[in-house]
Amino acid sequence: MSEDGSTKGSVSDTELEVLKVLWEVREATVRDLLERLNTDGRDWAYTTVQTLVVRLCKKGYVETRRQGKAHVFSPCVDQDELLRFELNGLAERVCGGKATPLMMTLVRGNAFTPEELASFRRMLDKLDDGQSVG
Amino acid sequence: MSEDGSTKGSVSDTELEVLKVLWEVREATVRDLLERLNTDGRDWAYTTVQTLVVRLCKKGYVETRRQGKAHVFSPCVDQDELLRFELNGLAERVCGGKATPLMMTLVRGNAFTPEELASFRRMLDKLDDGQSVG
DNA sequence: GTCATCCTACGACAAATCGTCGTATGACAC
DNA sequence: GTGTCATACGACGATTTGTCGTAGGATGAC
Repeated sequence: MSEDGSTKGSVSDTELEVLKVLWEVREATVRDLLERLNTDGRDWAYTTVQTLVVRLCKKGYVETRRQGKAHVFSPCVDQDELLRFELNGLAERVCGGKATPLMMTLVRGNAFTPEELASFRRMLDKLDDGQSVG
Repeated sequence: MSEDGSTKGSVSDTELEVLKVLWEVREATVRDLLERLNTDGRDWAYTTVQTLVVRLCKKGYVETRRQGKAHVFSPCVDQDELLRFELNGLAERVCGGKATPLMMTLVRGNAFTPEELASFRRMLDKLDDGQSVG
């Protein structure tokens, strides 16, 4: 059901914590992740982190390569792609696949700064006469 | 954690089916819902629907009043509010609460029609000089 | 050579959620 | 006084989530 053979199920809260660290550091071993994560009171066991990152692999959000004896993990989905998945899922579930209601709700429901509004407008301009937005 | 004392957890797929019917018909008994839902091959038991709508009540998306012997259920959250919840949750989970990345991803990742783009622009205009968008 | 160390592979397990009913019970209708 | 209908309550297997434990292989220190 996914272009790379993995399942691409949803990301749980703890899995997301791990993924966020991977977005920061680009790649890491289990031990790297453990050290990055075990701050501010958290005290996960090594195997907890291992389980989480392996689950992320199986779900298709992280890939791994061997480096000598150890595994090095790196995200194969960035924040933007994750957002795209989630937003598409939300549109699918709630709005029959239409993304417009999400836009409306977002703009209506959030107090964006004038700068943000301006940048949205610029993006709309680019979409009007360029089609691709970098 | 919710303004009306209910838990406001997440809505499951089947619960959402029920909620959608309630959005359509504004209010309904369990039997009404059952009849509306048991089409296109589905064949839920009465108590299945009952369970789902009661769960929606406990989660705070539906309210109920007695009408004689029976209960009449009606949504107390419309599609827009549900979207707001979900979008806020997504922003919270993934983007540290910022909604801007969601906007960017939505605009970038969807092929909106010129009409839709125009309506987004109108909304931005209203936000600029009105603050409240009806 | 063997002992501690580090990593992996695999599985476990309780709690929560989800999808789907069954049953017991009470009221009303004829 | 027997059905019909609605409710309240609970159950139950499957799946997901959060959190490890253990067994076992490689590796370097001594």
